[in-house]
Amino acid sequence: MAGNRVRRRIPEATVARLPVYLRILSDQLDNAVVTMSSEELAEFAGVNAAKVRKDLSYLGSYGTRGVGYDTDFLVYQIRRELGLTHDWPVVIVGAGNLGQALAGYNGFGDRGFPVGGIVDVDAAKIGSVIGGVRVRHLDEMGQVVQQRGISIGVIATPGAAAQDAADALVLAGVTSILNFAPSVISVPHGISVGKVDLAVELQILAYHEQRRASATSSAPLRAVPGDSRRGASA
Amino acid sequence: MAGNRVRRRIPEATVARLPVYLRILSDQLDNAVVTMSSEELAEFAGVNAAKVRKDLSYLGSYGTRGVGYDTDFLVYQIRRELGLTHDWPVVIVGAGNLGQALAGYNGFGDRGFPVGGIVDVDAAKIGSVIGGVRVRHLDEMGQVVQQRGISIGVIATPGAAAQDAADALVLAGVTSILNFAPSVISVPHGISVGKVDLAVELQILAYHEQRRASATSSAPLRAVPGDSRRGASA
DNA sequence: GTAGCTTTGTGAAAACGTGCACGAGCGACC
DNA sequence: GGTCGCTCGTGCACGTTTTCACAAAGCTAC
Repeated sequence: MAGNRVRRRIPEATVARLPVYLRILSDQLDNAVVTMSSEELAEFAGVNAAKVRKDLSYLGSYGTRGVGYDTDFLVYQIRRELGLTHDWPVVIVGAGNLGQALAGYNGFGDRGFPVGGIVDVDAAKIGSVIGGVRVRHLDEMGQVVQQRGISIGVIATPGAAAQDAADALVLAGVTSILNFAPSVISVPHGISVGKVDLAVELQILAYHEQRRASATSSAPLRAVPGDSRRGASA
Repeated sequence: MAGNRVRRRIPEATVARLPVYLRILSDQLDNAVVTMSSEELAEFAGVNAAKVRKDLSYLGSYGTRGVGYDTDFLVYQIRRELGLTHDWPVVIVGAGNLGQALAGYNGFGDRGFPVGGIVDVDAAKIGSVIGGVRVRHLDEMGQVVQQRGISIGVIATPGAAAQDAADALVLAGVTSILNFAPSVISVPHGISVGKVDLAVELQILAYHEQRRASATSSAPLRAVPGDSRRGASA
């Protein structure tokens, strides 16, 4: 009815898959592939074709029946929907082992998330330069965030310091946080939080291993959410 | 009816949360907390109390009504169910930036997943020692895996090499894979795969940021799945 | 042993996500 | 311009996950 002023709300599960489609489409675009069907895309992404179509339908009706999706156009549409039409500089909290690796990892800047700042509380680390960015004190974060218009923060501190880091990020004005520390952080309503926890991932795998080991007869286990199975070596 | 010979199958969503409860309980145990109610646990984990109870009920009836759960005992039960009663050595494929960070990251070994081997194909890296482990050639992986009884592999290669790494891992006898490379890998049926993709996580956050920005009036957005989702995924 | 308080464990309902199946629309070819 | 083959978009049914709500059960105090 009324206008479509209100943007379609996209299910979280779909949002989590769009980046995967995006990467596949981008790769194929580099190989001069002009159109892709939902079937092909599904094959590469390791999911069901109907799911691909349903996911893409949230963006609008951008496919052509009998043909497929225009690779270039779809890349554009997904990027637009995900808000990847411009860079999102990030600030990294914690210049330890992990923070350094993240800052030096090109996959960050390459994909539109340049490191706009790194902060720590350790005087020994402040002033050093990692991946071209100088490490500054946590207290200066507000300034860094303001200056560079940063709205995404990455927590790469030890678990015990994660909540403090989160509080500091929120105070500085950051509204999205990616937490690599092994602890659950709590933030005010309206702040988005993503979590990456190595130990959790490994423990999930351990469960599957253990299960496999105890059920000697059958070996029915399967992958973790959103992953592929399918044929052997490609 | 019949015997309960068949182990309760635990929902994947629950398996993903058990490690979180485990960490909270372990922390509280260190603080000499003897019992915890589902309400408290839920508070720390950032989830609903009923969900905590249902999750824990898959392990058995280990709570005491009117009191809560015995912290120590519950830690033991979760560890047992997840298969964390012994160490699970892992082999890391790729000794680049990320591989080095992972190998040097204590959170691995501390939590029962010691680095049992690191392999790469780059002659310049082979022989170097990272976190006390010598880097060996990819071709020697079968040997490494056999010798140390490794069943979990971690892929820390560039995206283009991820499928080869996965194939090599499977060939070597690894049955669970944690993939940090930014690409979808396909493996034979029966192999478990977990995925951690920085770019995907950031892009999900970008979506939320973008959404927040375009809907100036309301700011209803919230966190990502429990991963995650979880939330992730994560 | 009974009353009162607390918290578990779980059935049932609601919400969410997935996969099938099929109508609708497009291009190609004659 | 009609037919054929292909692929999208989506209604529907199914399975999984979350949430609610409440009886059952334990603890304390008297």
